[in-house]
Amino acid sequence: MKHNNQRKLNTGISVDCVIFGFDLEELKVLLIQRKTAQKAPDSRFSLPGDLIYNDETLDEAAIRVLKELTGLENIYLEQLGAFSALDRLSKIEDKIWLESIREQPNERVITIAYFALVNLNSFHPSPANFATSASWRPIQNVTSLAFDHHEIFESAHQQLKAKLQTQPIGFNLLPDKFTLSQLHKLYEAIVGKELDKRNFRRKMIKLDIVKKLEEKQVGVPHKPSNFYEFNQKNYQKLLKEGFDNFGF
Amino acid sequence: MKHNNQRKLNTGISVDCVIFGFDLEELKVLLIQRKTAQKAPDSRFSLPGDLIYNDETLDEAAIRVLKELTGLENIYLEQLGAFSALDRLSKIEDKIWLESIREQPNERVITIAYFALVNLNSFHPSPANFATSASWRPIQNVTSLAFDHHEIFESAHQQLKAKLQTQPIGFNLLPDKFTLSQLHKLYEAIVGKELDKRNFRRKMIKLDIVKKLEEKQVGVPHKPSNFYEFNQKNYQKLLKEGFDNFGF
DNA sequence: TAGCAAAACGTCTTAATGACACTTAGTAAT
DNA sequence: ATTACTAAGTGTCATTAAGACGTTTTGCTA
Repeated sequence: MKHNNQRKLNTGISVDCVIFGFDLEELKVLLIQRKTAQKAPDSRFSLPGDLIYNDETLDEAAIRVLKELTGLENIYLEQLGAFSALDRLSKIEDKIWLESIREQPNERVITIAYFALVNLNSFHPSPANFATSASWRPIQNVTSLAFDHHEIFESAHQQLKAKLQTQPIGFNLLPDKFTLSQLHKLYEAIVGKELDKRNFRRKMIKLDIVKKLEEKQVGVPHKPSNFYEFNQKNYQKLLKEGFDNFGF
Repeated sequence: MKHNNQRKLNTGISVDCVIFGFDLEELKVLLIQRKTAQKAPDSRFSLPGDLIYNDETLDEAAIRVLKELTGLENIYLEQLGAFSALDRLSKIEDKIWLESIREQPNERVITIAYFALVNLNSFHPSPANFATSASWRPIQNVTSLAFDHHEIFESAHQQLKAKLQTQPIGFNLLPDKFTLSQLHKLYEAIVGKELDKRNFRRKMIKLDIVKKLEEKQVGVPHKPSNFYEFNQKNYQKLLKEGFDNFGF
């Protein structure tokens, strides 16, 4: 990553981002891969993150990390919380790696985790940073990660699940035009269980946060699905009112 | 506060606690008062907090602050999030005060906020630290606070409201034995609106998180209220199942 | 033109919510 | 002792939401 030399790093505080994406089939996370090969099967993957600068807020730092890595801006981003275990950087494999990238590899760093939701289809990896070192991994395949990143990832996944029950944030993972089947599949992927198709549709339509478009799928070898778009206006209204009953 | 000289402070990270209490009438917050008198009507109040040590986690730091201030342990405590605005310590009145308590008053500090729920009745202020400098303030009276503490307070209040909708955390604010009227009053105080008495009772009883005791109020000039206790076991079960429908 | 595959659609039963008013148990005052 | 006062405690009905379940439709393909 390109660091501006004028700016002063805060060597005790970092941000890490759990970036979720949905490819209309599976829920995925964006992980970066260490340059040096490691023996442990999955520990070479980690969440994208960076130390913060002293002239930026945590939100700004997270936005910067996201931009540098994916080239995306204006994506859904929310603070998850701070992680401060004393041994969070002290796994032996991690230390070796840290020594190659940090000036003070033994300094204590607490990290503030963020979770982000991106629409995988509107996503064009920025070749320089991304293609070589980062990749989308199905969430089922995420077992162990570097540092305390697995704990952070699990915490993010849980929060995503919980939040979906009360707020329609799932739309951030879909393209502007989508079918109800895709939305359905997304919800099933996140909550991790089957949801009745008809009841799901009824609920979404009653909540009035989707608008039916005069456009259908073409070229599919079955009855084409209607496209819908997200109803921003009603969503905002629901956000304010708190919509208690959004559960399944 | 007594600082052990052996330990090394992390001068860039602090914790601040929003401690809620309920005196069976009103919802209150524990605020500390600066030693030096200030002209601004309320800005002399701030949230209890402290820089962290490098050999403690954030949770441990928050527990320490709480213990030092209130003498209480084992109270409900949850991380709220990190606050990192660049100007969060730069109000002029705050700077003067900071200079009197910090070695590097101009260093950037990000703070991790916690919110805590305590039962005001089982609360015995530790005379040394508490009585002189801290006091319970009704939440309506909390207008401006030092630093960015008002923002933190509001965020905590909002989270308390939101969380109450989906988890019965309110019990942490009540004594072991309480009446349904007290519980009712507490909920009204937190969500800030009237709740129908009968519907409220029905819901609590159906959720099966309260257990009726064979004990009544005595000495009240009206029909005495029955005491209840919190049903830990069912609460844990509900926590796991996620209990979608806890709204009003 | 027959077959295929996923989309679209409705009903019924059960459970939860919200609105609403009177009776009861104890204290305090006369 | 009777009366008055105060907050506690209780039930029903109408409306709305949830959960379970199978058949028809549309467009493509062979």
